[in-house]
Amino acid sequence: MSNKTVKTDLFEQFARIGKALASGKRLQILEFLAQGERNVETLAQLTDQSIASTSQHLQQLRQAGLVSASKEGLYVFYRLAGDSIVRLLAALHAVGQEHLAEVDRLVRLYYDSKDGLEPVPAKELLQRVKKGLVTVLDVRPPEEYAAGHIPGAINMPVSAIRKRLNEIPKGQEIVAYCRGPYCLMAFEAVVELRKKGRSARRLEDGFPEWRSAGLPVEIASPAG
Amino acid sequence: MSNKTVKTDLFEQFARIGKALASGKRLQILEFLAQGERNVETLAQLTDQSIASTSQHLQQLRQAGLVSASKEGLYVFYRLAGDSIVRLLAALHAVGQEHLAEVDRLVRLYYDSKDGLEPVPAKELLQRVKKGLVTVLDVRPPEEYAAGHIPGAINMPVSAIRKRLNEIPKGQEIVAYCRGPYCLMAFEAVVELRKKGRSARRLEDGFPEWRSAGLPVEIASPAG
DNA sequence: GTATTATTCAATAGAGTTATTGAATAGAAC
DNA sequence: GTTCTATTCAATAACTCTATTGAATAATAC
Repeated sequence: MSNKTVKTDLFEQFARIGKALASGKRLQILEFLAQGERNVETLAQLTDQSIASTSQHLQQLRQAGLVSASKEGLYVFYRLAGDSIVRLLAALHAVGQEHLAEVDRLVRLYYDSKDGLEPVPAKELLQRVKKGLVTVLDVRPPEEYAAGHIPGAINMPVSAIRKRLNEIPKGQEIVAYCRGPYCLMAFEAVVELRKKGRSARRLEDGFPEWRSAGLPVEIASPAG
Repeated sequence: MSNKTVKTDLFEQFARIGKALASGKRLQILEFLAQGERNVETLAQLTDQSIASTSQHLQQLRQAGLVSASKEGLYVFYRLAGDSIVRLLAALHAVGQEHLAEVDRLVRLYYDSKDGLEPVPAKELLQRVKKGLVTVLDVRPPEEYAAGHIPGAINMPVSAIRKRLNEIPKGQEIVAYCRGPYCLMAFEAVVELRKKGRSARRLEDGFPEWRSAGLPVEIASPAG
């Protein structure tokens, strides 16, 4: 094998990873796996496609080395193959935000108050949580919350905010977060809370980035 | 447009970037552009493909927001559209190294002395350069060296090492670098220098990562 | 103006990717 | 052992991507 062939092969190997990232459905799968492990059927529901298609996408992700799988009982659970993959997704997000005008347009499509939705950086939130100055709201589904969340966060999916508003202390700012900077649930929560007259912003990133940055994580639910 | 559609569209936008990364040729182009701007013909030669193919790949990269172009005189020069793209490529490299066993195999295929080729981290090199303890060798082509290099580095492509060995001080360790962690020229330089009895290692990353990290860069050639 | 040059466009054939369908597999439950 | 279930495999048709060729464009040089 010549040196030129080695080089070509090397870039083809990296292109395998690029190919794995070249489908919206697969990126959705990766985003969900960044929360924790999932089986095929759950992923199929979450990404709104057939089980067979989901399985094939997962095979591709596995061949590219992005996810790993293990069978536990009746289910095959998939998870991200390492922390470097969270960083790759974050880099992809960063490039998208910076260079695809379309991305910004879509994010803001239904959330028009541009300056009013300025996100809170993770470090700022951490300081204010320590001082008890802020109520943190985790708007992900309960099972994702149970698998790990920001310490002291209250778990309340967007659909429950209307009924359970009284559980959120008044007079303090609320910071909502979900799965990542492009998970739309935190946007919705902020809009909903503002309708109710509360002061709310969203966390700049989501839980996977928080955990990946080595910030503190709580596993058991204290105020469930 | 429903909320679900917004989400799907959003991930499709990110997938556009993934698609741009899904070809070995395009990754090679990006790697060369990380050195500095290039015209179409040069890139075609460097990546060993026709000009028309190169042009089409560049159009795709441009649509994905990864490269920008401007016409200067008779030539159209392409360049990376921002620093976030260098970071994306670095994240891709990191994932590849961690999870694609094939990548490691290829990198080591012709450079077998595994432990002997431990790379030097950028920070360590910077400290030792300041103290004058090390000779830095830039093995890229002269035009890339001219566009910017590590301060004090001697420019010497691999093919020239044999003839110009006397320009390299004896008794000091040599650290070679080129275009990035997967640019093979630095590996070759180390092998060549060791054959000649010199103590040589390669820089962990390459010049684009060095510049991207905000480390000092020299533009004019002092010891050319 | 005409020739030259760098780049892009257009058309095409071949290769690869996607979603869908239904069958196959491999464990677990009984 | 038989049934059940989650997942994977296989075959297909629609679609997209790639490399190639040669023509079109647009700016420069003369």
